[in-house]
Amino acid sequence: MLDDRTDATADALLRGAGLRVTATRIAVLGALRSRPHATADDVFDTIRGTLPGTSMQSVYNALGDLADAGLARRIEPAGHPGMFELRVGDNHHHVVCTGCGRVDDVDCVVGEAPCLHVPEGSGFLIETAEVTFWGVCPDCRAKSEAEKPRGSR
Amino acid sequence: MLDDRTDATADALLRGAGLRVTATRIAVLGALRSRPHATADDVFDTIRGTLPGTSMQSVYNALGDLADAGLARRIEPAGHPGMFELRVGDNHHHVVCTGCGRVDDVDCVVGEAPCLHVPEGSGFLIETAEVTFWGVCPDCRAKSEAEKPRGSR
DNA sequence: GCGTCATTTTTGATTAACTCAAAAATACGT
DNA sequence: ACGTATTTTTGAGTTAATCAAAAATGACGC
Repeated sequence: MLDDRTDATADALLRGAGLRVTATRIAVLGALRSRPHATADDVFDTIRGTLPGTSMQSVYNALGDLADAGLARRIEPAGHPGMFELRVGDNHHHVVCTGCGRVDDVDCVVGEAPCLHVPEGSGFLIETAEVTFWGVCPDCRAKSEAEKPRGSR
Repeated sequence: MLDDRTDATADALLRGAGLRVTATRIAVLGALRSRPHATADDVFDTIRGTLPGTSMQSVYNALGDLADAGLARRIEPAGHPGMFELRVGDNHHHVVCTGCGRVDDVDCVVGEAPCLHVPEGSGFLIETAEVTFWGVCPDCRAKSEAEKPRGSR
């Protein structure tokens, strides 16, 4: 309602991927646009305001369809529920905060993975390499400093 | 029973880590030794023969305790239940078969991660970097070739 | 615009992989 | 051998997700 253009874009995206254009899918795309690493729950919370009758199951369906169609990617950091992002097709990785679970993107040279020498001799036919960094985000660092400000000047 | 030495080793390991020596923990260590990437379920299946009265919960407890004590490490490839390994303290990574879920180790130079330039400017305080390769294991390659031997000469 | 039909959404049940909690059993220092 | 804290057992509860059938909806031809 803010803007027709976003819906128009979503429409074209879906059509282009051979998916039917439905209110749920447009809303889910919108939710992912506003929060680039969202769980199914996050998405549901975001869209239920504008789409009161929707269900968790529909969100799972839509997210699964988007992922299957290549419009979204599912990531699953250990110990966290799956998250979805719209940034696909480039070779990027993630940092996950061990405190709050926040996920940020980490850029990587597109089409190149200089760091990852594929293991040879294992007999595996390697398809992808996935890198996850684990650390503490700025907010959680600030919080932990505030809690125990001894030792740190 | 095959050998006292393994039990003796387990005993020393546990004691050294400040853990009490119990039948469950010794059995779980043994199971992990025989299958280097085992789920809680795998471990349970392995030890129930020698420890008939044991429970899934005990296995979870023992695995959690071992992991907390640094004797085991928990890994969790996306879409798979958690797995445990005894190889700890070195910087190694994993290949996961997209067909059967089999996990193999991928060596990495100890103490060095030449490939992983930690993202800077993000404000995250990076603690670890985790690399997961996804591919098809030799067995699954053979199987898929046998199933559709057209196109492949 | 209207009907048709496959696709999608809804509704509701079910599962896998854990986690939580209280009672019974066990390990270990003394 | 005893006492106590830890561990195991037993059993219930949770989370994140999947499965399935019925109702609703989108896209196409006319």
